[in-house]
Amino acid sequence: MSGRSYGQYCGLARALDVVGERWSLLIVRELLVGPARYTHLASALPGVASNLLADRLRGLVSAGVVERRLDPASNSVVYALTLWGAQLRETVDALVRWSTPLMRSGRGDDTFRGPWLATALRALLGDRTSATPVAVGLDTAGTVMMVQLDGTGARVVLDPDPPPSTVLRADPEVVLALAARTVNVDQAIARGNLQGDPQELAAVFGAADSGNARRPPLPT
Amino acid sequence: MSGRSYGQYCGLARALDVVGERWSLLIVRELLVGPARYTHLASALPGVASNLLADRLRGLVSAGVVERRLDPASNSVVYALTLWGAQLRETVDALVRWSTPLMRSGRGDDTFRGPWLATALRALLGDRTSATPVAVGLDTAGTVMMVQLDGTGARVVLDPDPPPSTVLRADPEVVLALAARTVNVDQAIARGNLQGDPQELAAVFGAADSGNARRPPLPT
DNA sequence: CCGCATCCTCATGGATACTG
DNA sequence: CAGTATCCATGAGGATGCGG
Repeated sequence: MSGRSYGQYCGLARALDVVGERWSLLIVRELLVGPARYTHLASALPGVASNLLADRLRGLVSAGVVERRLDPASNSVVYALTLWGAQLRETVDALVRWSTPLMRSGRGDDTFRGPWLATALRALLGDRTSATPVAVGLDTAGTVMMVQLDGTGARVVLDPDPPPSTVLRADPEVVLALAARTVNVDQAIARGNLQGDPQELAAVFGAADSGNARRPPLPT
Repeated sequence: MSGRSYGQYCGLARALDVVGERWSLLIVRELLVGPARYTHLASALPGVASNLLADRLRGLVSAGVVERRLDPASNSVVYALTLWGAQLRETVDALVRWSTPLMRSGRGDDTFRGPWLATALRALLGDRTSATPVAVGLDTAGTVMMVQLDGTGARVVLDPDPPPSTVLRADPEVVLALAARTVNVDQAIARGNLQGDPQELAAVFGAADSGNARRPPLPT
């Protein structure tokens, strides 16, 4: 809203008038994990300027995407998605699924945070997230990060000593590639890119042959 | 890519690095209808500056979203979506569905073009577009605009004298509202907002059982 | 005509500093 | 903690030009 409108009576254009500006959808992504404070958003979105974050939040609030709440207990400001704003999960998931070819090149110098991977896994695995929690252990920068997937969502917990039998260790790239079905699970195990109980691997990523006809094919 | 990167190893951020800049997704929307020339895009996107359109097209081409073809017959440049770019339909559709609350306020001073409505109808109706072509007549500015929906897509034709039995006449807002299931079809007929064969109305907006569940193939 | 490139103005974004 | 204020760099928008 603070930016220029496209001035088109078209759903896409009007949607982009609201969430099309820089940082807006990334703010939504953070709030899709749960309500968050201003400072948490600022640190979760490296590189965002404080005035821009304030601007975008104001715009999203006035558009009805985000709610600004006052937590009386802690006497602090908390931002949360409205019901309508939470429906942007469809859009975010679609973009995440579309982005898989861009993720195969690896991290490079980009920053990485656990919740982003949780968001990606949720978008990519979809209904294959089993009802019983499954933990995916990611060894990033020496810290084992566990992504717990269950029917309601995914969250990241740090566990210095997780039970080995319930943890699969892999680089984020490998997990994303697996989720996108670009790498065969058996091949990944054979190459040592993925370690864990084969049965659990199958539980998370599914049998090599089943259940992914819904997913679009990958481009070149 | 011409803009600044978010520098995050996150699917959403990388996707927005490619298609998150201003006008990019609107260009994709136009190309989702079919391949188009530079001048057609310029006129279909009112308000875009020529250098910006060229910039965005260059970026989309180098990112692998759009192909720049040379039509030897007409000796002209034609832009078309790649296979990967065409998969942005999921994202566009998600945003269009999300935008329905923004469309209820009506056109206002915004410009309106028929293909935008076709895109919206396709996103909103989804599998309910029947296999046999159905025409929706839109009375805009005195001209009856027919949106033909079939299994492969939707296109707009101008017909000064369409056969009344196959045409439903309604304002764009009403059609969108109907598609979003915010208005009862019977109520709309009773109020005179929608005219046409009740059986055809039911075929377009009604039962969800008769359509083809197959997702349309990708555009050329 | 078509497919852009250049020029210029001004709104927007980014980084830092600062405040109630 | 939750933002403003400020300054500068960058990108958007509009007009025009130009070669094919």
